[in-house]
Amino acid sequence: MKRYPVAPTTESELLERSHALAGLTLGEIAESVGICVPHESVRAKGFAGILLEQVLGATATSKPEPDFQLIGVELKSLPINALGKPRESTYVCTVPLINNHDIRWETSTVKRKLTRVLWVPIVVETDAPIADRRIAMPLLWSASVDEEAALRHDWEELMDMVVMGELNRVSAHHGTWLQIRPKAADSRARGRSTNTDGTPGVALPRGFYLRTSFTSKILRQHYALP
DNA sequence: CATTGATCATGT
DNA sequence: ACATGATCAATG
Repeated sequence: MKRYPVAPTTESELLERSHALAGLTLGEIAESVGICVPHESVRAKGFAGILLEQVLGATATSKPEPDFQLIGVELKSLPINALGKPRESTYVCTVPLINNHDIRWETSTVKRKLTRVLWVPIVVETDAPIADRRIAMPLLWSASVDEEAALRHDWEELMDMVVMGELNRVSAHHGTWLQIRPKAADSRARGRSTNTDGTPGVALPRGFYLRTSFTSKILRQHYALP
């Protein structure tokens, strides 16, 4: 294992680097770059994703842009069970709660992030040490025409409600593939929002998430899983 | 047991 | 406060 401090300049370079990780455990990868793996899983949320960013040379850390800015590719780690089924939904980006009247799907952060994604599946066994989680075969992916249309439909439906100031009526039940859920330190967190009458207000920050049914479909299509 | 709502860590 | 990286844990 080698660390790549330099951002990949082509997709194939990124794919090559990611393929070199397949079969390795998080412990092995972390050791190769001199990082300690957390022992408590509750304290390890996000650990795998950040480790992969480091090792693969991502540059857009903590920015509302694809991780690999140079080539427009978003990196997503994807926890799966032994059968290849995703265990969790996938966070995409924050939901804009203010100045959102003019936004369109074409220029949305959701679309920019999901245009090109490097999925890195990680086999997560319950009650096994985090260091033992093993990288499966990464997949460089784009939404098909149908998939993008479906995502766009969800996004427009959800954002229509948000723009109308009906955020309080939006729950994780809405959306076929894309959903809106809380994205905050805790349920008391508040950020700026816009009320129904257009006046400034505050609300619990939200994020867009991809349902496991969507990511599961991706893996089934590309890897011929049950 | 799948899903929703809550939560943890870190950088700007 | 807001953005990133996500997973936990209560609930139906």
